[in-house]
Amino acid sequence: MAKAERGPRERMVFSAAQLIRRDGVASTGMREVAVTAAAPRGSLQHYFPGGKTQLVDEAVGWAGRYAADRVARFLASLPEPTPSGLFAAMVRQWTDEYEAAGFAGGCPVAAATVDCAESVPSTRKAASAAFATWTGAVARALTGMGVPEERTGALATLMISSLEGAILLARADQDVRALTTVARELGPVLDAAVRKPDGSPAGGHTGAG
Amino acid sequence: MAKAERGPRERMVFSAAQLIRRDGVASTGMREVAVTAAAPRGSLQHYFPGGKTQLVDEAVGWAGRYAADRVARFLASLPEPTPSGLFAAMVRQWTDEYEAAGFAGGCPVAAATVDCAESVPSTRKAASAAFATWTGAVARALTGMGVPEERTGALATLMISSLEGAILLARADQDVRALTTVARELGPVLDAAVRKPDGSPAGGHTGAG
DNA sequence: CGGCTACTATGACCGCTGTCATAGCCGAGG
DNA sequence: CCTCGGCTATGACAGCGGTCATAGTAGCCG
Repeated sequence: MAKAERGPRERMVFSAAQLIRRDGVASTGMREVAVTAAAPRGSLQHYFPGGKTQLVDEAVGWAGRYAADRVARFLASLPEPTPSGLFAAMVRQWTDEYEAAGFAGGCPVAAATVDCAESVPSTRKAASAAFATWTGAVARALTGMGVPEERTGALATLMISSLEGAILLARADQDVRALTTVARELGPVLDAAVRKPDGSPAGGHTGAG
Repeated sequence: MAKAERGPRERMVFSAAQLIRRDGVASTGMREVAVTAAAPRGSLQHYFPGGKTQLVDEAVGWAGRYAADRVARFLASLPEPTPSGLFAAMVRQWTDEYEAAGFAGGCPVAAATVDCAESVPSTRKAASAAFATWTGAVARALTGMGVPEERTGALATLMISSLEGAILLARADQDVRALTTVARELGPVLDAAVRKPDGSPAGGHTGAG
């Protein structure tokens, strides 16, 4: 989890995301965020006059951008990009973390959704935007791999849904099996959507009605 | 959400599950549970001497059994059971609720996982058990539809992961699109795993290493 | 009637939360 | 020197959380 360590403000947003990932939004205290970020408590109300809501919203937005960046990075690192390869890389990020550092954290956007979707409208919107950012990045990546445009959105949604759900299962079970399972099962399905050079129909419906 | 309304104890567990579904574990107060269940506050410490943890754990367990029961019920209600039909029914339960009553609630087991996986070991185990109960019911249903035994577990995991993730997306977006998308995309994949009467290989790997 | 058990009913306690208010530091600018 | 603004630093406050302690009720048994 390399970070630039720039200003105290960024550190606080980052720390908030980390704590939310672990304990959920409600159980994450402002004081705790300040301590974790090695930032003075007084800076909280200085940088986030909107209070906890603003801090959480920014943490969620940060997480969305971070996830989208990772997708771009995966794409660049894959020698021969395929949908299954991208999905495997996304999943591997989680299995690697869980095997190296334990099952302490989940997805902060998921946590914000669970804790705030009904009670804090702005956070719900922030979560929706974060998911959209992430899904958009995945969909663009799929387009670049030859997946027909009318399929990229649906497949990106499928990938992220499966990943998010598998993260939940893995964390509950303290076992990465759910993650490896969805990667293995979905891989061939995703690759089947790639438009073949011979112009074959590219398995799956192309936009059912 | 028909319920038997039996004893006050059951009502409290049920109400706890409902509130956790909506606001998460941390934001759900014991007093609130008692009020919602129309139960006396004093009964909380009488029936749940283990405190909030015990109540939450039981609510999670209840949710797991409820989900498994639903799977069995779906199975009985489908004239010609297919994996895609089962998955569509599971998804439809959520789209129906969201369209009828709004996006107020998610899955209580997911909420418990997000809020307590790291901080409350017993709740994490309860969530794991609930997912296992649910996954087991789905896997058994798939077996009854002719899916090879060595595939049912993985497919059940895939179904539940996708469903849970899609619930998150739907709630964040306040739009059932994610749910309908995963149902549409996964349907054919699931049906392809059914062992055909002619003994064809039943698409997909049969148990990779 | 007394005694016992199951359950109900309140009130108090302590800890923690987010937020507000106030005051202090400190470099820049005049 | 003083002033000002960005930032820091604490302290206090009101509210709510779960939990404990205690007392009350209802019903059954003898």
